[in-house]
Amino acid sequence: MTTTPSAPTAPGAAKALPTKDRLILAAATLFRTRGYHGVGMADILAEAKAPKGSLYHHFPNGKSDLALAAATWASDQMLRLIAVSFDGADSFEDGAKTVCHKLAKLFEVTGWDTCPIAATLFEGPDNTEFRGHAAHIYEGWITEVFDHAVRLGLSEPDARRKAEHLFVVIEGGWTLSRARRNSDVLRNLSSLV
Amino acid sequence: MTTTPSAPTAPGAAKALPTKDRLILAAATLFRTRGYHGVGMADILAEAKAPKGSLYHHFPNGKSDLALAAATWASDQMLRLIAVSFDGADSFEDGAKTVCHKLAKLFEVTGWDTCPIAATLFEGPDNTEFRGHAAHIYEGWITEVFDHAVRLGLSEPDARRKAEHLFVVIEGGWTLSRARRNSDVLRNLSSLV
DNA sequence: GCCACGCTGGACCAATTGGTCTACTCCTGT
DNA sequence: ACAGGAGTAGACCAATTGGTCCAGCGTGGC
Repeated sequence: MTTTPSAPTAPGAAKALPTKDRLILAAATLFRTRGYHGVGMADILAEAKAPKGSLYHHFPNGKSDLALAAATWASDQMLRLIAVSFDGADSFEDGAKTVCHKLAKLFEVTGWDTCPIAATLFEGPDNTEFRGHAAHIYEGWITEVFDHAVRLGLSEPDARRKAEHLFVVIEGGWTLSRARRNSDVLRNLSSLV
Repeated sequence: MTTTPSAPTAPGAAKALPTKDRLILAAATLFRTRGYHGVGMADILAEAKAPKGSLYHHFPNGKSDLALAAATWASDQMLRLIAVSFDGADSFEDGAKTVCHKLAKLFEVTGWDTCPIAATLFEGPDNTEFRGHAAHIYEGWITEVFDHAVRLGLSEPDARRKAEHLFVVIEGGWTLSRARRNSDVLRNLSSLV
């Protein structure tokens, strides 16, 4: 429910960014690693180096607004990753493999703990808005893959099936990689799509 | 950790159970649906109809002890589900399919929201103990499947690969089923193992 | 009978939670 | 020059958090 900061540097939230973006970035980072309820407003404020007044100015509904925005931001990042991976691919398998490799690398670099959406929205207050937003985001990812699959020559039913399958193994791979603290599972996912 | 209550009736926590078991059951149920930080001691106490004194008597380390016990209990339930499914199977695919179907049904009946382990341990305080316990439990599931796979005639490398794959799609299927609030994904998982 | 001990009951506590509110600063348009 | 709104700053608040503590309860052995 906010504009998307255009993929800024990285965690750490350099001061250059406008306050609102720093808040989103900090929230996305913290929610991703500790879950919605695991993060306090104080943590976010500290990480973003912003005062409380600013937060409630930009996000009148407070924590929940921020979570929605953070999830959207994380989703956009994922969509971009998918697009980039499939744009340079000459087969579905090729694209899927690139996605997995990129995710594995990201997992190592940032210490991505789980799917940011699951951590941010599923664990939050289980109102319809959160759940709906999560579902919407997930379908967005699947659709993005689906479109590329069709473009690469797959039949629609095939594309749908494979896109969904890719999503499922990525989500599962995230979990196992996290438990093992090892990106191998994520990286080798491509072999079973 | 603690002893395992022998798979009691169901959520709802009937008063028949001894206090300690009621606490574990309540904790397992609540953590599973709302995540570690999403549940307060007060919620657990209310659900288990137990006073605070009892909780800290049985679980001196409080919430974290309880979470570990709840995770163990949930894991045992899962192990039993795997065992039952594969015991009556005459091929790996058959057993895997049964596991998926049983999980789908469980998902509908209890409103299982995610993997109970992920909800309970990953979202908790990210100390080594929690993470280690989660990893241990997951490997236990995979090993259980692996053993059945070997018994059913698969080569060890094959068995290992397939067991891990089953785990991955189940975890991913849980996530997507939850987002869609629809058990279809979980149920049809078997087709892609 | 009665003691000891596992367990229950709940009052109590400091710390933290998410959120409100108001005073202020700074920039922009006129 | 100055009005006005966007954004910043942080004091403040009620409610909740996880946790402590101890007085009782009931039931087992002796």
